[in-house]
Amino acid sequence: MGNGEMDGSAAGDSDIDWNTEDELEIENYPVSSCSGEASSSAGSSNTKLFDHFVGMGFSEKLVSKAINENEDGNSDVILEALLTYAALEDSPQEQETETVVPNISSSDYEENFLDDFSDIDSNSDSEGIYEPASEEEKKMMLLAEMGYTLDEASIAMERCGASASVAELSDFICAAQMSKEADALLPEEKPQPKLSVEDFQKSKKRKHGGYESWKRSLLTKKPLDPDDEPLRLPNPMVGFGVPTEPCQQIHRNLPEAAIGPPYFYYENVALAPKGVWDTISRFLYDVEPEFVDSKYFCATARKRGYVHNLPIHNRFPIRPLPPCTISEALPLTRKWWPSWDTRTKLNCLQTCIGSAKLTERIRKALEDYEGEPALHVQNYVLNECRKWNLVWVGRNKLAPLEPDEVEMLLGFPRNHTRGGGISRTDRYKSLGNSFQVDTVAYHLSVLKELFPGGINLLSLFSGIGGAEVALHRLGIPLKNVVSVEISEVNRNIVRSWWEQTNQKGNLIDLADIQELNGDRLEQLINLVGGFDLVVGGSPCNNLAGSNRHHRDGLEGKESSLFYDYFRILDLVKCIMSRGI
DNA sequence: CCTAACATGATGATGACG
DNA sequence: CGTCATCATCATGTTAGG
Repeated sequence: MGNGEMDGSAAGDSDIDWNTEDELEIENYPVSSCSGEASSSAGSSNTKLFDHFVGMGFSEKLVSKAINENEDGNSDVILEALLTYAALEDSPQEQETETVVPNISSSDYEENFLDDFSDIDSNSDSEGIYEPASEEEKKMMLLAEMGYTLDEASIAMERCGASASVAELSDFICAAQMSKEADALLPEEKPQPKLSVEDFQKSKKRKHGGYESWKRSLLTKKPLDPDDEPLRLPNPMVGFGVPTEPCQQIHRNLPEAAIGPPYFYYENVALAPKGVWDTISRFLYDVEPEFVDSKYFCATARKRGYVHNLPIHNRFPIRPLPPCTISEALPLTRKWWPSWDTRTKLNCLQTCIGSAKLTERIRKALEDYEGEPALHVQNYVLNECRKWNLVWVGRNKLAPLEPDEVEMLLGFPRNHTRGGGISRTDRYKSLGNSFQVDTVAYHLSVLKELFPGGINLLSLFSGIGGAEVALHRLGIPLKNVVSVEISEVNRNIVRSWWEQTNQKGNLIDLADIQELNGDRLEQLINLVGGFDLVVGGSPCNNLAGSNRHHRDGLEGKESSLFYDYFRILDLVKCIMSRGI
């Protein structure tokens, strides 16, 4: 029950009523259900799973194969395997039971997701590859795609009835999470953790009307509602304000459904294909994205969109302020910088760098001239310079940035990504995929006075820890950090930074975001006492303009992981809205 | 010799803006 | 309609290590 005016005029200490900083020490906190239900009854759980998948229409053969080969996997992993098998066995041979597989790939997520609930007839199946499954199966698949476990989904189906909408089902699961949470904390009051429609009704009353109506609108609105103005990028791209240009707007009204806890902060490339940011915004509680170019914070451009529910008044940058021009950031280039190269800022730092061959070609082209080169040569050189972020390192000599220069430009400590078995290529890649620390820190700075005792952070797609570094440099203590990052190289970088900066808190790192289901999240929330901030920048490679091959939009293979950010954020919201 | 890891070079399209 | 920017992928060559 937030008070709806989180951006009120006062400085904030008494202004928020949902700060969870009342210190819950880990030592004192009951670590419930750690070794209990999850691992104890593996046998019965397997039979249950078996029946469950067979009930969904998969053949017994496939199901047992999938379960055996994924013994330690959860139901989502097994479902994934089943879908793979079914796809491979598409050739009709040994399917005794007619296995109707609703082949909802993640790339079809949104269409199906929305088609299913829009009032218009689903004239879908333009491809006509798969037969439409039964309504029940279809809902089941959608819930699975939304990230709920099949256990959760089937219980919800049982209790709510087959005619329940997916919106209702999803809310029921949320209610179940909350109810479970209550049981864990108050075992004497509710000895039977039975899920009932009653729980659902109760939770509904507890919840904000704003959340309910938002969820409804999410489920019924079409992807590109012609009534809505498509999002426009601001020019200049300064978001809700940057340190140099004094803040125009000091107040904004967040949709009620967006108000925390927890605070959340989501990031991705600003120049995504059409409609992507509309979708992202719609899923993240209709919060208007803040588009910011990091060129207002440092010597390199970085056009990014940020969706967050943070206050936007009293922001401050980290000190010392970083160099803001190329010549300040890279003084040694000053001597060789020709007057006709008028760049003062670098373009976006990417994951690849210019080749040696290219700089050689440029050198030869320039050597034909004594003084200023011809205009067409200048244009050619400048073009390549802008494309590859080349800098002048000698007479007629251009060079790509060194990894440690990229580190510095992005606001990371020197050698942050260096050593420990990390290749040069990996460094460029990890850095290119990272936050610009000063920019993110400016947005997160408002947390300092809200959480003087430090924060618990859930960091999804952490990369090399841009958010962690930002918070640390702001002087915000990190109490517990749960970090999810697929790349081992990156996890090592964050771990080693954590140790080298003598962090007092705990760093828990996970590799696979799929592992973070409702149960695991509940465990973690119990363990740390709730998350104050959920940050994440989900993969952009299917959105980025540089991608020649697979710029598939938000439904692309990697970029669709955005939906996992939403799933987890929504789960955290649900679990924590029950109160701690 | 083989393999795996690494480095290099070639490869447009989309969308905003003026 | 031109100018500009853009958290990249793929095939192939090269090197290090067994």
